[in-house]
Amino acid sequence: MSQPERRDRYHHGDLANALAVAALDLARKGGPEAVVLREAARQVGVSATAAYRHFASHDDLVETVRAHCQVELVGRMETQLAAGEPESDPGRESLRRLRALGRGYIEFARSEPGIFQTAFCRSDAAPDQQWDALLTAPGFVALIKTLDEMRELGIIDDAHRSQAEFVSWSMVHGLAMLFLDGPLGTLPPPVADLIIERTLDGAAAAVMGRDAV
Amino acid sequence: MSQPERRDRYHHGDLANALAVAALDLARKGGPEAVVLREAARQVGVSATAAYRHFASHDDLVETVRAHCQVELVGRMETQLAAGEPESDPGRESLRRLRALGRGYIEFARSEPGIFQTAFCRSDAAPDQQWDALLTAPGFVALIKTLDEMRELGIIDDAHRSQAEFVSWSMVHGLAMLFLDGPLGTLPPPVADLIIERTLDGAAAAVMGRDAV
DNA sequence: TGTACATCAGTGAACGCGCGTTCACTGATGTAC
DNA sequence: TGTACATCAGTGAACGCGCGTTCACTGATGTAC
Repeated sequence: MSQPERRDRYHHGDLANALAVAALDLARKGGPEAVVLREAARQVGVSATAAYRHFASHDDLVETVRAHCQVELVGRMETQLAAGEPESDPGRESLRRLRALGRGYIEFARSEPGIFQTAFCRSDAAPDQQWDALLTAPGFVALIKTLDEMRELGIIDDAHRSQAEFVSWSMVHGLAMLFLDGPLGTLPPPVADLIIERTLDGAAAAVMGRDAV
Repeated sequence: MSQPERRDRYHHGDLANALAVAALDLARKGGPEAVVLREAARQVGVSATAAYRHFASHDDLVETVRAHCQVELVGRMETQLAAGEPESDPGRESLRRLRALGRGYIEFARSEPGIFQTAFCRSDAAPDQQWDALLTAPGFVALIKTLDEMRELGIIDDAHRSQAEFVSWSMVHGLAMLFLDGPLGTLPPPVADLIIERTLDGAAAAVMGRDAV
């Protein structure tokens, strides 16, 4: 029994993936600095050298992990998007989606700080390509689409639409960072929740140039 | 001549300060991870051991550097505050100051990325005390004061005043982070400047619940 | 004013650590004939 | 269907690196009498 579990199989069969999963788990527990090639190999039960059959370098492994982290983040945004009850009014619905995306973003940062930080850590990869996957990911596409819809509905005008994806993104990103590395980390949950709601209000107001409602 | 420059002085006289300055310079050039005790000692021309006469540990040195970084950041905010022409209308003046503080914050992050990142890097210090100095620093006091003024002037109401310092701070902080570690780092300057202005607009709108003007 | 001595503020060598990476290797697998 | 052999996917030992930190030490300074 349990042949696939036995470690006597010399050829692992799926080592690249197993190492990526282990490394992702390290990121989850300790952020980008915890992604240590030797430790990932250790957890899989394989020599550190074996990793070099599947990853060119430590940087290569980190880059793989980062991609996974970005996917996880976007997944949470989509989950929040799908979780709420759609509004019948198109304007209210687009606003609901804007908030849901932001809420998912912040919620993810707070519940998975290690993954979130790894998704945005510095790297030596070509900066041009480093973010392509993220910016074309469903979560961010949904943000852009929502803003475009708001523009079409006349909720926001051309001037406010300009760069609105970065303005709104900055806002939730900053709050996430202040929770993780900044002075907001020690706030009691009710206050934190209030700040989150106020920030989502503010992001909507920033994009629209006026309060929602 | 040049007796104070000669290295034959066995007792340095101001080694604690010299090490702090060297370490701050390391942070300036390479961020928090570049703050290496041995390197700071090297730059001062002293053995690594000597540092332990003045700092309990590497962490202690980093904490000192962080405090300096926070002071530099706040200094830039105040500079921006003083740089602009005051408006005669109190409402417009408070808005001008809100924008100036934000502009100083973002400008500092972009011109001194290493210092900015060190000001907000993780540390093992007691989280309660870690941010006290920052939150009571003139720059942040100015932010709170400005928001209070806007409240008194009736530009913002009680509901919007609540947590407004964190809402507005998050916004500029997030933009700063996306410039440094995120996908905004490679943007051409004109686009970056536009995003900055739109973000300052947005922060004001978020706080006020409506566009300025 | 001189001198004895405690204390201060440095020195250089060394330790242990864990990392990324390389090396020569070997057992397992797949393919040609 | 068997066999020879190339290739694949691992192994374990070792290297060099730079770090924070400790150790026993020593030269310089300041103070009491």
